[in-house]
Amino acid sequence: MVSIKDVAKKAGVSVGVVSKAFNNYPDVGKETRKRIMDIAQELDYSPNRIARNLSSKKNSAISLISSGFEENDQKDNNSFELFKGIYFGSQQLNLDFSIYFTDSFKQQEQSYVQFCRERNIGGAILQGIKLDDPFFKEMVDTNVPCVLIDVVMDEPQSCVGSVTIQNRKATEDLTAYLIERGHRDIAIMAGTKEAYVNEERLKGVQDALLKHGLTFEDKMLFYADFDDQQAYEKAKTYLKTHRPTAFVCLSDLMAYGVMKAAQELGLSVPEDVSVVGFDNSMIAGMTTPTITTIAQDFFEMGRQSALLLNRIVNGESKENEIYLNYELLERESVQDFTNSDRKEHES
Amino acid sequence: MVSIKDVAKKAGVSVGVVSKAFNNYPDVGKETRKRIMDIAQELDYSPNRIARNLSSKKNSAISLISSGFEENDQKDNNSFELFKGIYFGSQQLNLDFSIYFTDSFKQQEQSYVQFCRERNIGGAILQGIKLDDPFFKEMVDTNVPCVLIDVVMDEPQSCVGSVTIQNRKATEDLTAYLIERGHRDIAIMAGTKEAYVNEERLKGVQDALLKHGLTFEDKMLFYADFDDQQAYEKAKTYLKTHRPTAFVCLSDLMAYGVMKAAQELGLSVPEDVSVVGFDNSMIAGMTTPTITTIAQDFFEMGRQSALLLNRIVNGESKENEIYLNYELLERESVQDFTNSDRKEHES
DNA sequence: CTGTTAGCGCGTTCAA
DNA sequence: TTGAACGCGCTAACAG
Repeated sequence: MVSIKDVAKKAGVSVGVVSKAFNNYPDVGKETRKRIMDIAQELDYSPNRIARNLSSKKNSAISLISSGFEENDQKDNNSFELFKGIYFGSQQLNLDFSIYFTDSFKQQEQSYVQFCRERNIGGAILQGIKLDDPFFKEMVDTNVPCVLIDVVMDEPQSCVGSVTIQNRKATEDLTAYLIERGHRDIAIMAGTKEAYVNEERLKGVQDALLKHGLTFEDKMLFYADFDDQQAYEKAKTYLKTHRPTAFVCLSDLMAYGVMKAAQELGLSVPEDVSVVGFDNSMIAGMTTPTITTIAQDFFEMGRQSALLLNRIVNGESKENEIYLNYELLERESVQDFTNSDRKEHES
Repeated sequence: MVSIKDVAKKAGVSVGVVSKAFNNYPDVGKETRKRIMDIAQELDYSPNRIARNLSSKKNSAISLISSGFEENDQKDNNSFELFKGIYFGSQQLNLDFSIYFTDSFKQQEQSYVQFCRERNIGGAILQGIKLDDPFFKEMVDTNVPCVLIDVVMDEPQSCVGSVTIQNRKATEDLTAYLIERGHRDIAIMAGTKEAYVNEERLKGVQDALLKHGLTFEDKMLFYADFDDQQAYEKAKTYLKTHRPTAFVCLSDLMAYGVMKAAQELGLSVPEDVSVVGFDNSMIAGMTTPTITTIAQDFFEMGRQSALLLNRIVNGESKENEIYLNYELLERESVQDFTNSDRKEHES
């Protein structure tokens, strides 16, 4: 392995100068620098980042700590998009990026700070963690810079940032969209009770309902753990005895489950029952009918997280909460009662 | 940051002993070892892997080098499964795992060996690369251990392994499945010409056709780049003037595209045209009808890759080519002409 | 069994 | 502008 010594020797200078040349120090002779660089190229040398980190004490590495990804994401590529976004963000910043998946089924999980310490990781992006996770608390206590995906802390911490969309506003828009099209009898397929996004999205639905003078009834609220199968089962049971005009589903996967239940019962979507989803997962555009949903850009979310984390690490962050744009994507799964032939005219 | 010195000092021993204690050297007093471990725990110390790697010169890290993932995988989570498999495999071996995504659109890509050298990476798993990739050649020339996903080299190299399924056999089975059910007029939706898996799968289709006395006609072969949209367009054009009884698609995504085309033309699947796919992507079970396909376990593929790579790195690999099992998954997208009511009876 | 020493490859003083 | 020396946190010889 060719090291800094080799190029120093060949260039007839000391290693210190080579190091400086590579780190853009100003006090290196122009002529010398060029010679060093040429020789480095010739020898196919590039500085070892491992050693560099160790020596400089600057940890130019960030990490994604992802919890509970196992359960749902097999059917979803949102996490992967997020992941890629983080990767590209860190590439952009020339940071090294490592990951740490942690799961409920793993018996002896390692503390997040320990994970970071062992690898000289300067900060982490946390996905899928719960706010009461003791390891997360340790991160905050130890002042390890964090960026949370889709979670916002009650009391802001200087070392903790958040990247998310306005989930509450998004479901309010989504529900209002249904109400404006004449829907009054709206059932809700929620995800996991404890999840932050679930709470937010649920509030949004409630907001819309109340604003339009409708009531939020517990009887019409179901929890399906963001899982299509569970959504399918709950919807099927419910639809056997009730006939809401629409389902607001807090994820596309669950929307798929609901549509399947409806269709198996001989109901057609959206004529007999409308369905809306959330996320714009890949499947949302592939089902029959395609699902009207809230589109969010997970890749961008990941990228922004990396950038924000880097700012926090460097103490140059002014605003620790980033809200990304979302978009209501109109597709085929909603019936418009107010003007059923408008669609025809418009297209 | 608490380092090895701190625990050495507190334990009243030298750093050497602490190091040995942590690396399970036999020549450490039982009593001393316990004291050291206790103090380490108390101080919340764990060895820094960065420094450890640097010092030991053992690079306990592997990497996934993934090329061209950008194009199709947005719609597919196979890559993510693979990725998770590799992660779990490396976890199992207590290796550090890093990734390197590279893309056609990235102008100045970094050489793979350089990437590895900078990070003390002992070997890499390569996905989506082409055999004539100069960077890959460099890896082989430099003797960097590699494991190829879904590609098998013509001439085996001691430092190169492969993990894949018998793609050729799989499509042969798949095509035979159609033929046995009375299909004779079979169109083929292939992926990308240059891709290794594409070639293999194509050969398999041909094998089945020839074995059953059918001919392989170029007129019925289409290339859609593993993309659903392209498959949709090609199928639509073709179906306007021809009526094959079945489409063999070399990926589920393309199968989806073909089904969509057929359905938009008023044909029903499988009554008017049967469709089979490949991969058992998540969508294969969610379309209407669900897609009969070849299921392969990408997670396991990733995990096996990590294990194999580790063996190659340590020079303990006997067999460098691993063929995983696949399974023909019967679902709803195929019409059985020979015995149309058998299904009823069986279920 | 334990302590000492010399690096690993590099960044960063401080002199020169 | 350059070189020598030290240290990052750790492992691995080699003494003792």
